[in-house]
Amino acid sequence: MPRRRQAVTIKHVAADAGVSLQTVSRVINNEPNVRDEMRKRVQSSIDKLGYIPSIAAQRMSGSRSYLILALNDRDRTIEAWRARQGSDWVDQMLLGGMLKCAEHGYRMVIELVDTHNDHVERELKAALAALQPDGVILTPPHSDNPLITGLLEAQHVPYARIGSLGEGGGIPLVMGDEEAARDATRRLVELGHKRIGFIAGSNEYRLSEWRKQGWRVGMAEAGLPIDNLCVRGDFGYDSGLVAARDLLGRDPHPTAIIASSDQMALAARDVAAELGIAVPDHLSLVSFDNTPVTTFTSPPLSAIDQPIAETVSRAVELLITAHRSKELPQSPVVIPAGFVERSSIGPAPVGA
Amino acid sequence: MPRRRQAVTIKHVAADAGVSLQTVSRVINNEPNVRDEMRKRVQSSIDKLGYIPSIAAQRMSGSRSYLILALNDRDRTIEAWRARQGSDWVDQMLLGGMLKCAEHGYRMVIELVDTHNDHVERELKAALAALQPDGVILTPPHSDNPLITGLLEAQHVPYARIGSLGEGGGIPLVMGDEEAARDATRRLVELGHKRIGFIAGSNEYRLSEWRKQGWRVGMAEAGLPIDNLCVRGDFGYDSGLVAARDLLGRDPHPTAIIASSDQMALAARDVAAELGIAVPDHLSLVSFDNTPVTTFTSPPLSAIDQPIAETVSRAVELLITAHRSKELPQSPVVIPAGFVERSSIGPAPVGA
DNA sequence: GTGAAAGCGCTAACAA
DNA sequence: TTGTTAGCGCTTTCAC
Repeated sequence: MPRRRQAVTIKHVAADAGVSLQTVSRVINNEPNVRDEMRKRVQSSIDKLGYIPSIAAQRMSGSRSYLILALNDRDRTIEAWRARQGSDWVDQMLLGGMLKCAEHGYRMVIELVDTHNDHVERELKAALAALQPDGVILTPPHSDNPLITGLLEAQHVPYARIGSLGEGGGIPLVMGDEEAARDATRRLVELGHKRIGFIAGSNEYRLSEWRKQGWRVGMAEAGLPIDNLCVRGDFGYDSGLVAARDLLGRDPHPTAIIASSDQMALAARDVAAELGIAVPDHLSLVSFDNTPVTTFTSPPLSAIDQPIAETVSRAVELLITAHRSKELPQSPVVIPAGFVERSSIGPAPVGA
Repeated sequence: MPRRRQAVTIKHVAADAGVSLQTVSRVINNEPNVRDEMRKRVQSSIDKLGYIPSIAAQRMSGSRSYLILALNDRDRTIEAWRARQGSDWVDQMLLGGMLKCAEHGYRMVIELVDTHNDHVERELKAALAALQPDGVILTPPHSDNPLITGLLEAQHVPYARIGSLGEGGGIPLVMGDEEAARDATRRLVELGHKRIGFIAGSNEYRLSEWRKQGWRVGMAEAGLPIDNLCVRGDFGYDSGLVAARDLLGRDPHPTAIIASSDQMALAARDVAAELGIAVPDHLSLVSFDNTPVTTFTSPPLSAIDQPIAETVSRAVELLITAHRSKELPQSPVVIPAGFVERSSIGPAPVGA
């Protein structure tokens, strides 16, 4: 392997433009104190030579690394990739994050980190030391892991917390889970439903509670009883089966169910089929996440759309601008969720 | 922003172990000429202090960057992310690539590059200059873009070419497209099918031809005529509609169709439904790619499984070891595709 | 087998 | 407004 060196360095540009390294550096970084004429001269040398600064060198000399680190839960992510059930969480993160990074000359690097493990700290420290990212994006359940936020805080690395209220630092961003659940409930009420069941997600995620709360509020607004219409799952298909068997095994069973994930909604659909309950004629079904699978099932699922791409995009933006202005949002940035109505919901069955 | 410095550097380790920087460097990089005892002493200092080398510094001083760059087609990738049709190509790349990278202390960075555009070269040069990756993974259709391979060749950056035969350099890896298409054809023949239609993919991808060739061979082996049973699409759903209308509009229509992508197979299913042709009773359907959607449609699609994760994993491995041994595979590395049989295929209708 | 010195490409701090 | 100097953390080269 021949020692690979930078083809065009700041020196070449400086020589070509007949200025000092510093002036070139100022131009690259859009810093003040450069005459316009000078700036143009340098820029034209840059363009002519096709000069691109080495981010390694930039990082070395103590400035930015132009790297944003996105932290995801290792087990869950790998499991999702292996299972191939069409969850496109990572894709949507990339869509929002990479493109926004690219706009600013940054890159996004994904890192998988264990949640439960003792070596979260070691792993994260290693990633920070190796990469020295300018910002870190935390996704649930990392967003509320004090080991992680504490470390980031201690190392003074700016970080965004998706799905967190942000107590104790960082930029909190939430996706309007409660409002979305409430609106979905309202919509079902509008369709005449009175017994609306809810399948909650894992307690490990705070958004599970928010979603449930939205349903609760929606029901209360309509003056409908909640009774024991809420059953807890863990977002996975199997837990959805158990929850749906519980809800649909009752007499009378709920005429509508909101599931906190698409997989649990699918499970509910399958249980309904098992029991001869037609969707949407006898049971309306709404799910959370709106992963691709919702459009391919029969019937297609009405789903609350998590605006992942937009949220990550905002997070990246805030992280990058955090370098200049220090004005960071203290109260959570709310990216509202959408609702995609498909044929899995309909009017409540008459007489129910 | 306080100037963020490395917490623990090679100096700290050297001081702690009472050796020179050089010796520590040798230990980190597993180089020879260090006594075992010395190595242990240094290693224990490293562990004690939790030292992790900065990849920026490593790159600066002319060694590796510990970065592998994965190049994907910009338009197609963004389009796929936006459409949310469950293609998990990127996820599978990450699954194979990231994990293998992690094993070796590398990271994978995804970069989107235009294919058709004039500035492929500028974009790629910029990415190489900024990141200085130790290796590049090319995916179709970049794998056979001479502008790209030429540039990589000129810059002496090791690169892998997925879905390419590798004329002109780089490490070629293919996913057994021809064999897979042939085997699928054989399976359909086995089920009694005689008129097996084929929907080809875009000519821009070489694997389109390989897939078609496999079908051709399979048909020839069985002594079946090909006639005009092959129609070309572009992998997308809409092109599948056109192709399927053509094939299924004939009298007699094919009793089986192999589509070169899941989306085109879905289109064929929809056209069949439109025409009242039952799947699999009157039409057997096989697709390529085996993206998640295949399991959620009704009926679930039999599909040839592209071993993307495994292929990218192999590519990363070859790229990383390319640094030590210079023995790179010249003839294409073949990762065989799988075949997942689901209920979209069945015996040929009697009398057909 | 080990260490000392030079330098990678860039920016911070300071000087002019 | 511009230039000079001194590193950043590491590996290379070469001396011992």
